[in-house]
Formats: sequence, C-alpha cells, structure tokens
Amino acid sequence: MALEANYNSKSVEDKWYSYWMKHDFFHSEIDEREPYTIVIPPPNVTGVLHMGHMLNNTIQDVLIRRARLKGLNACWVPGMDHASIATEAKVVAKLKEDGIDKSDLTREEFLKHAWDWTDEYGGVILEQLKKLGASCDWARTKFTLDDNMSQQVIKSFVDLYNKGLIYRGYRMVNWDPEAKTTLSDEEVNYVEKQGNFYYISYKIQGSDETLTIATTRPETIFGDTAICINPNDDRFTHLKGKKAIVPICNRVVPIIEDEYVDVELGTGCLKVTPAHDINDKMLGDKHKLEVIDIFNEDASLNSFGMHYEGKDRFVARKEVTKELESLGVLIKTEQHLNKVGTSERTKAVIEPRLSDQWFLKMEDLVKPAIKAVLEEDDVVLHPKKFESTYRHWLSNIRDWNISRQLWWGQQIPAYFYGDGKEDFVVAENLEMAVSLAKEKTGNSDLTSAHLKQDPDALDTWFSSWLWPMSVFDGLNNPENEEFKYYYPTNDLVTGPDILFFWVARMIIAGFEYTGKRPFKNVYLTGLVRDKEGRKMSKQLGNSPDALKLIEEYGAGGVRVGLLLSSAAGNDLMFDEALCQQGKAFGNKIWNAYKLTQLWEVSDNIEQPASSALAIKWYQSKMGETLEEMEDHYSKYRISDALMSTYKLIWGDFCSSFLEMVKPAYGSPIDHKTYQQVIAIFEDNLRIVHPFMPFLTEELWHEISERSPEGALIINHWPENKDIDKELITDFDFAAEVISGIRTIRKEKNIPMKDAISLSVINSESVSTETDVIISKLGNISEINYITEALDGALTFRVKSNEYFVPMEGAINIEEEIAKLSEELKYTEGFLRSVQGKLKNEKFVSGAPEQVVANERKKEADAIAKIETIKTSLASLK
RNA sequence: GGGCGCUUAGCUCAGUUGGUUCAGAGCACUUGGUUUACACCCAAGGGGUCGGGGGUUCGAAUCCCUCAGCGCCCACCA
Repeated sequence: MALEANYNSKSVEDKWYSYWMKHDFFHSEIDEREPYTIVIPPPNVTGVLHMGHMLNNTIQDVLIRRARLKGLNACWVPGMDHASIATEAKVVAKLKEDGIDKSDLTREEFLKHAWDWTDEYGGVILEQLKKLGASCDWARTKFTLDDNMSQQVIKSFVDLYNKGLIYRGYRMVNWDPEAKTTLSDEEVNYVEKQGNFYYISYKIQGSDETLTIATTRPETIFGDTAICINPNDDRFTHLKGKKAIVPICNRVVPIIEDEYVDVELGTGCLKVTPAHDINDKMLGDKHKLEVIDIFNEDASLNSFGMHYEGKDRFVARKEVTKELESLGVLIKTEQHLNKVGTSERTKAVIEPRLSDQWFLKMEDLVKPAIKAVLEEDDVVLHPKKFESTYRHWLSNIRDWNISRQLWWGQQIPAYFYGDGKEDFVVAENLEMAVSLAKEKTGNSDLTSAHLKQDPDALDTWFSSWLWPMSVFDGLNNPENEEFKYYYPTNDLVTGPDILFFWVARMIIAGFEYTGKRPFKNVYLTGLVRDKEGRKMSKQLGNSPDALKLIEEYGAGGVRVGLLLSSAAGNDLMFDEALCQQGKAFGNKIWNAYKLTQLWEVSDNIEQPASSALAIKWYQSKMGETLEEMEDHYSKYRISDALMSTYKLIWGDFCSSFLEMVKPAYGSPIDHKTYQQVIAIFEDNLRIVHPFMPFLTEELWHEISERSPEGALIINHWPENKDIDKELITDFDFAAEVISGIRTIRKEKNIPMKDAISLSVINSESVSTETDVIISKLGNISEINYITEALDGALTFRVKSNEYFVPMEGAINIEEEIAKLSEELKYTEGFLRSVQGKLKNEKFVSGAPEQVVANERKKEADAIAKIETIKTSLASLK
C-alpha cells in the first residue's frame, strides 16, 4: 500500500498505544533479567497535564524505553498523590459552590465527598500521559491514599514514634488562615510586599515619659507582653526595670533587655508579641513572658482584640491605626518594603502561630542521606551542582512538622484517653491502641469508647517520602520478592523545586528502612518557561495546552521539541517552533522510508562499489554515534543524545547516505544494497524509538509484517559496529571536495544534471577509494590525477590538494586571480603565525611534543598550499 | 545578610584535566534551487575581540583577582 505523503500522527498514535497495551508490553514481572525501575513522581490527583509534566515524563519514557531495548526488565511504576492541602481546598470549594460548608460536615461525610470528587475528577492526568506515549506499567498504578499505601504510612509513623523520633510539641508554626492548617517551612514563600512601619508611642508607667517603637503590625499590640531594648543602648539605659503601658488595651508590660534588638533598626525599641512572631517567642521563652494569642483560626481577632473582636487582621490593622492616630500615639508611618510569608497553595499570608503539632526529629535521620550523596556517590544528582544545595539544606535541617489540620490524608494514629499532654498512645489501629492504653494507664476497663483519635492528618510528603518502597509494599512486607527485585530503583526524574520536599526525604526514608538508597540517579529537570523566559502560569496564560500541542505536532513532535534544548537542570525556554522541528524530524524519517519504497529492486544487477562503500561508511558513522549516545545517556544528557541521533539521521543518513546509494533515475536498485539499506533503516528506528515511539513502531511494521513478539518496543538496541576511523576521515575529506564542486556549480550556474570532469593534484595522497562517491554526488564524469596545474580551469583546494574543473571560456580571469590572491594572503598570514610560535624557544621546549609536532605539520601544509596557489596564479597570468 | 551558579553567533546552548580536531552545534538569517522521498525540502554562505578590566603562562573561552549584569537556594529585620 502506498504510504501517505507525510507522516500523520493522528491516525497512528492511538493505534499503537492500544496495541502495546493489548500485548502487555509495559508490564513487568520478575524474571531472570536485570531490573530497571523508575517510580513516577506521582502527580497530584487534582493535576492536569502541563508542560512540566510533559518534559518530565518524556524523559522518563525515553529512559524506560531505552532500557527495555537494552534488554533490561524495565518497570515504570505510575501513580498519584493525594495532595492533601490542594485536594482538600478543591473539595471545600466545590462543596461551597453546592452550598455546603465544611464545618457542617463530619469527618466521615467530608471524606465521602472527597472520594466522590476524586473518583469523578481525579486522575485525568494519567489518561493524558498515555497520549504522550508514556509506557508505564499501569497494572501497578498506586494512589498514596490506597488502603495498602496508607497502612504503610501509619506503620512508619508508629515505628518512628516508638524509636523516639516523633514527638509532640507546642511550637510556633506557619499557619495558613485560609486553609486553616499548618504548613511546613518549605511550603511558605516569601513575597516582597509594600507595607508600612508604624511608629507608636508607649507611655512609661509612673512618668510622663514615652518611648516609641516601630512595628509593621500595629494590630498585634493586643498581644504585646513586653518592650525590649538593647542593654548596650545608652538612649534607653534610664528605662531599665520600668514598665510600659500598651495603648488601647492599657496593659502594663515590663521593659526587658536583650542583645537581640538591633540598635540601628527602627527606633531601637521593640514590642514583644510572643504568640505571633517566631523571634518574639524566643524572647518570650528567654524572659518568661506571658503569651497572649489574639487570633482565631481564620486570623480574625479574638476577645483579646477587644472591640475589634471578629475583625480580620488586615481590617483591624487599618482601624487600629486610625484609633492610635486619634489617641495621638501614632507618631508617624513610613513606607517599608518587607518580605511576607505566604502559603504556596492558597497564597494566604502566613500567620505565625503557637500550637500543638507533631514533629519528626531529623538530626540523626539525615546522616546516611548526607553520606550517600556527598561522600559516597551512592546516589548521584544530575547535574552535580545540586549537591551543594542539597548539602546546605541537610546540614541545617530542622525538625519536620508532619501534622496538618486537614481531613484528607492519613489520620495521625495517636489516641487520647485523657486531657493531659501525655495522655495518649500511638498504635497502628484502634484495637492495638486500646490494649496499649490499658497497659499504660493500668486501667483494664478502658475501651475504644474512651479513646479519641487525633483529628489531624499527616503531611502529604510524609506518605510520598516512602513512595519507592511503598509501591512495592516494602514497609508492610520487606521480604516480599517484588520489593527485593525492583528496589532500589534506578533513576528518578523530577524538578529541583521538590529536591527537599521529596527527593531528600525519600533518600532519608530509604536508608532508615532498608539501609539502602531508594534510587541510584536523580535527574533534575529545569523549569519550563516561555520563550521570553517567564515562568509558565495560569495567571499569565502563557502555558500552552499540552493536549492541543500533541494534537497539532504529534506526541513525537512534542517530545522531541521538549527535549531539543533541555539540558539537565537548566530551565527550558519553550517555543512551539521546537515542536515544529520535532514534527519535521518525524516527517523526514517518514519520507526517507518512502523513498526506499519507490525503488524498484532487481536481482540481476551487481552492487555498485559506491553503495558497498557507502554502507561500510554509514555503519562506521552509526557506530561512532552509538558510542557518543552511550556517553550522553550515561551522563543523563538526553538532549545531547537526541541531537546526536538527529544529526546522524538527518545529515548522515538522509542527506549523505541515501544520496550515495540512490539508484539513477529510472534505474532499479540491486537487491543486496536494498536489503542493507533496510537493515540500516531498522537500526535507525531502534535508536529513534525512545524519542518518537509511535512513528518508529508504525514504520517498523510497515517494513514487514511482524508478530507481536517482533514489535519494535520490545526489540533490541543496535549491536556495536566496527568503526573504521580512517574511512570516516576519508569521507570527511570527500565531503569537502563535493562541497567545493557544488560551490563551483552554483557560482557558474552549472546544473546538477550536467556531468563535469575533475582533475586533481593529490599532494595529500588521499585515498582514491572515495572517488566513486565524489563522482556520484558531484556528478563527475571522470577524475583525473595530474601533477601539473591545469590551464583554463576553475580551481579549489582542500588542505593542500588542488582540484580543477576544466571550463574553457567560462572563466573570469580577473575574478579567479582575486580569489586566489585572497586565499594566498590568508594562508601566508596563517603561516607567519605558526612560524612565530615555532621560533619561540620557550614554546618549543615547553609545550608537549605532540603539540609542537602538530605546529610543524601545519607549517608544512601551509607551505605546500602556498606553492600550489602561486603556481595557479602564475598559470592564470 | 549567607550560599551556589550563570554571562560564548540573532536565539537556545556544547566546550571534560589550559595546547592538535577550538572558537562549535541546532535553530534563525542570506543567496540559489519544482534533480521524479520530503518546501515539514535541498545546496551554498554570512555571523562571535568567548560580559568589562587586570594577572599567571611560551600559550587562556578554560586558572587567579576585580568590576558589572542576571538567576536560583537558604535565612530573615521588628
């Protein structure tokens, strides 16, 4: 059947994806082969495919497909993350639309809604990944909130608690008043905001004196429990031991001294609000100050806010300012740029808040993770530069707040039997909790009815940090065969933005639970930006619709487009033109195949010498490229591996090789050459397959009818080739000669179809083997070897070889002389610089022999070339 | 404030230990092409004092110092 004029991705992609699925080619089972495992960075269940996912998953698919071709037992485990904050926020919003308030629901009711939402809207992203061609082992799909997965999370919590690593603490945490939950430090972004410095004067008790403090948050004066001055600050020495009166609420607070206060900043006088500022909390602890929390959960003021009770903090700020002004205690306001912590998810301004939370001690846990990456290269980050960031974070790590005031997630397995701080037990389930509680209290009458489970859920990352283990049930059952076979995994591909959230923590968990790394290599991709370098975001609307791109350019086009300029760790400036380039590449391959199918194949002709030689050359060339690719892949330079392939196929195969073996118009091709070309084409498909899986599978089956066992996806990587370096050098030389001929043809308007003759003074003693190629690609009727310059001919030089194209009459003597003079001048200049170097005693004695020998060769070449040019000039004149 | 990194052709980037193949690639650009696979094409070509300055060296894109610009991470000031 005749092939379509151009490659049409639409009619091909779905077909082959179903075919691969139908034959279970993505599925991996334990066998005698070496495993190659990747666990997907589980996208949020709320997620929709965006450019970052496409890049990330394309890279994973390239790695997994290549591993499959290399004969490894490739297993790519897909899944999703329950993303507690993001999902809960979505569900709350959805309920609100339906007129339901979360606070009116019980936990069970809410969770029912959340699961309904998940079933209905969640997981689209996995379907979208299929469009991209992702060859995940779908039978292994996991969700971090699956029973089995949750069980493992709970188990690890109990385990870490029993090891004394998890504790409960009353700490200052980052409070998101919108989501009404705690955030980890990593989930807080500091954003520059224009604010004010308010200068407020406080009366000194028992005197007419006042002192002025500067604050950015006047509404927090209700929580003031001290004024702090620097003991070394002479301006305030007289206030030592006195008390100040807080305006509006007229609270009398002590004036304390601490060197923490910066004399330069503000007025050198600080109001201390231990409940609402981390540093103030530190001062409060040190000086045993009272702690007054003035906010409700939603950051509106509580009763301590007096007549501002119930008002939002920002509203209160304005109104308090007004009142202070009317009281005459607001001295002035100044503009002040400061960085405000905001929630990564809800964008709400974070409120530092004291509360009971669960923490994981990190200090000892991180030790093996530091060693593995920084000392032993047991886990390798690509690119290496991220190791310093990694070191910095791990060596300054703080305890991890793992509790969240949410319902969507694993509920903390702590069961309270009383109101005391220590009146709880930690157990895997209620039943075990009861027996533990009985033991702890000595009260044998205690029943489950007396126990109340902590309402909070665990941080999402507290489940995903187990991911490489939990997907293989490694915590429930560490001795299971699959876990032993697939773990540790090989490569992890993810963005540097979650290096701490996730990557580092997986390494920590891996060592804690298995004593082994969770993966060998971490490939950190860059951010996908638009071509102006801006981050892609919904607000800017600069993020292209991933599925539309696939529709327009084909999955292969998009994959190639994304990979073309994405060095590991570097941001990628995405431009649709790259997809166009990717699509064009696919089309090029398609048409190359089409060409071979237009040939008439004959058994009755011998293989021409040119074809035999061309085949030998291309094999060498491919062998060279295979080595190059191997090197690139080993360094995770996927973009470079693709570029090597691209140049080999487009340049060497299409532009050179096919032209060399192409039969003359109207003539058939010999059977042997045809067979060899097809075999070579198959090798090409093998190396392109990881990048363009659909197109290559399509052509693979176009070449011949194949059984499912013969499908390309499970075929094999090309074998190593014998590389004839000399032949490659000879062809490079020949290419320059051909280029010279083409230039002359172009300059003199000699059509390609008119054969011309060529004479050469072979000073370089170049092999004549490639003459057949030169003749064919230059349409040369004959090549004559001569020793004397030819009169009345156009000339060009390659190294010190001189070539003549006889062209009586068509030669413009003046032009030729000018051209030659120019070349002479340049070569003489070049010779002077080389000789300058060689005359330098220090160079000759100091530089390595090889370098000096090379300069001498350059000198000799230049002298020879100057000779030939001079001879030519003389003959022209 | 602390740390890391970047600056090479119009754009996106390679350039491993200083010296053959070092000034490169892809794209874009210019010019010329309906040769019967592909105009999503072919051929030829132009283009950079390697951010500025200084230093080490026989020799520097590469090593050192300095200045300028940009990016990221961490901490954070009331």
